[in-house]
Amino acid sequence: MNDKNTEKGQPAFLLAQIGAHAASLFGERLSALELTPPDAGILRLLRVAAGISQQDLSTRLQIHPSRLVAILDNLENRKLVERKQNPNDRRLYSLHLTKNGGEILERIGRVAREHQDALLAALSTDERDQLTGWLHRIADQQGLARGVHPGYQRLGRSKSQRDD
Amino acid sequence: MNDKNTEKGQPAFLLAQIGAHAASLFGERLSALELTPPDAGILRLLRVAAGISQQDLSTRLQIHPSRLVAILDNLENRKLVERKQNPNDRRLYSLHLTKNGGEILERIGRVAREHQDALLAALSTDERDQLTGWLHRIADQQGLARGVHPGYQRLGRSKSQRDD
DNA sequence: TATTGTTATACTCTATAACTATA
DNA sequence: TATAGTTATAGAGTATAACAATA
Repeated sequence: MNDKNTEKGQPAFLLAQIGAHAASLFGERLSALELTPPDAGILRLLRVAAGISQQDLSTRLQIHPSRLVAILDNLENRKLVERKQNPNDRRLYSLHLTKNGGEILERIGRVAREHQDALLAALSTDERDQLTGWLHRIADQQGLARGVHPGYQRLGRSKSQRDD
Repeated sequence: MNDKNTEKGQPAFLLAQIGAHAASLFGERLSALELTPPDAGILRLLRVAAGISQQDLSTRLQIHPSRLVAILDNLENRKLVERKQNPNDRRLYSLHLTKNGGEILERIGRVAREHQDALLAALSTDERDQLTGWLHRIADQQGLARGVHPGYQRLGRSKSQRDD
């Protein structure tokens, strides 16, 4: 057996490698807006799903409810998100984007486009389009939900995977 | 402005999403061998760079030296890796794959191929080849080193990115 | 009795820095 | 004095589980 499988090929490894690289670069760009990737995911979801509860947000983005508290406290303190009372059920909050939240979302969009252009600088426009189509097919076949980044979870390793 | 940028397009986000998904799935498959992704990266590197020191390994895979100690302790206890004394400089270890290490590396290769087939099930062979070529071009243009997964680092977020 | 949001606590993981032995 | 490897410690980040309010 030769080294073909390690020296070339390897699209799965490349996808993981480039994906982690892309997430890291986007995180750096976001930090200029003092935002984290989960912050951006929440703001983006609230634009199209205004009024949802923290519980709902938690399940949609796969972020633990207790973690959401601190994240939303921060976004609310910065007047990007508002917690309104739900008149139908006073246990639930109704989460909304503020005006500032909408504005920063546009800045996030600009940052995302710049990030994307830099990341895909090696490809032509046509190639990017075709790549995008294939990535969508992979994502759909793998059952990945639109707009839900697994990195939002940040789960630790299980005990069986420890090094000691 | 319409929703085009969030509802379609988005290859950068898809790359990050699919990449994290791929890394997660591969990690699950590796756990059946009681290995972590960094373990696999180390074993793979030691096949082509036998005899290197821990310091060298540390810089090549971007794993912190103090973290390497526990990882290598584990691999050595399991007889997958051997620390030999370097006769030229007794401060350095000379790291080598054992026979068992070579065998498990072949099992890792099989696992990686199964993983790759499952991940890219949506694409034809020709499409996979073309995708691979583009990913290589992106990786090269972005300056990513072959076989070095950024996920090996597992850096925490900087203080400026905290949620509190 | 169940559920939402919150808080306190414990746990896991990592880097920092001190330490030893060699050079 | 500098470097390789090791260890101890402290820090950051997370989930778990108990909690109060409401249904």
